[in-house]
Amino acid sequence: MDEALRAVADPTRRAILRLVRDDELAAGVIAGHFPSMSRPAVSQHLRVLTDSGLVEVRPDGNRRLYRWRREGLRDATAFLDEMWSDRLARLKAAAEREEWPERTRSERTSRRQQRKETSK
Amino acid sequence: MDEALRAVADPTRRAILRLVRDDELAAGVIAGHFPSMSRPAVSQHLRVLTDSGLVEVRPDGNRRLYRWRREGLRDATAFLDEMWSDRLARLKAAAEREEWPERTRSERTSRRQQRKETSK
DNA sequence: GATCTATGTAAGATAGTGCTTACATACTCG
DNA sequence: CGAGTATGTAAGCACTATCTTACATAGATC
Repeated sequence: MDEALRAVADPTRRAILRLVRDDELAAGVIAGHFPSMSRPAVSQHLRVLTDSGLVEVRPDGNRRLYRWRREGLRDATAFLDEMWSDRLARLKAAAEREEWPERTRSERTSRRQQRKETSK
Repeated sequence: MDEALRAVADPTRRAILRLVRDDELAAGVIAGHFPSMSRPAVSQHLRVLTDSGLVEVRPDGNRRLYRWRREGLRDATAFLDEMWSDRLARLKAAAEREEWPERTRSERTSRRQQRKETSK
């Protein structure tokens, strides 16, 4: 997951991902979209994307066709979902699992340590 | 956006974000959650998170209280949403904006250049 | 005001990224 | 087979990240 997020933190790689989101494109075609950068540089970005599981490759004769691999973004998406999910939903989900959310412990702890200003 | 994604690519920083998602915590309290790491290291992570807009700080007497800043994850979330949105939705959205999706141009181009095998 | 507590910053070691150019590999086609 | 085409890899360089330890600063407290 760290790898996927790190990979996606680069604008060139995000652009590549958009390119191969719906279409299967050859490395050269992809490189053609980045005239300001050498072809090997793009090739290396493709390697990062492959290694982090964000794209998959398929040989096609002379060429190598790249395509987005959905599974690669699951964990990253899950993290963001977790961040956005509202507190109530998190508590509810935890209750349904019959466990107590990790966060709650620190809640109690911090409340004890906090001063007047921090209790909104 | 690059900064936010890069910041979130680090597991320590993700853990910090989860800690300050709902609660406002002092730097020391946060550092206390990472016994394997020196306090300055955590402080530096907090700086990265602040600089990338993912958290906001508030002085409270002696301490500094950190809290998640929602706005900081908007762009990153938007990118993932874009990736997950289905092709049809993208085409429709583009049509409503009376424009032609950027992707479509490369579709035509690549189709011309592709061979038999690539036309699934 | 002296001292304690909470926190940030500086300096430096080590490792990792992202380019570039030069080179290697391998399929294709006449 | 031999030239051409598509693509990856190696080496090297500048820059950036992430730790650590030592130090600086500032509010709190007695």
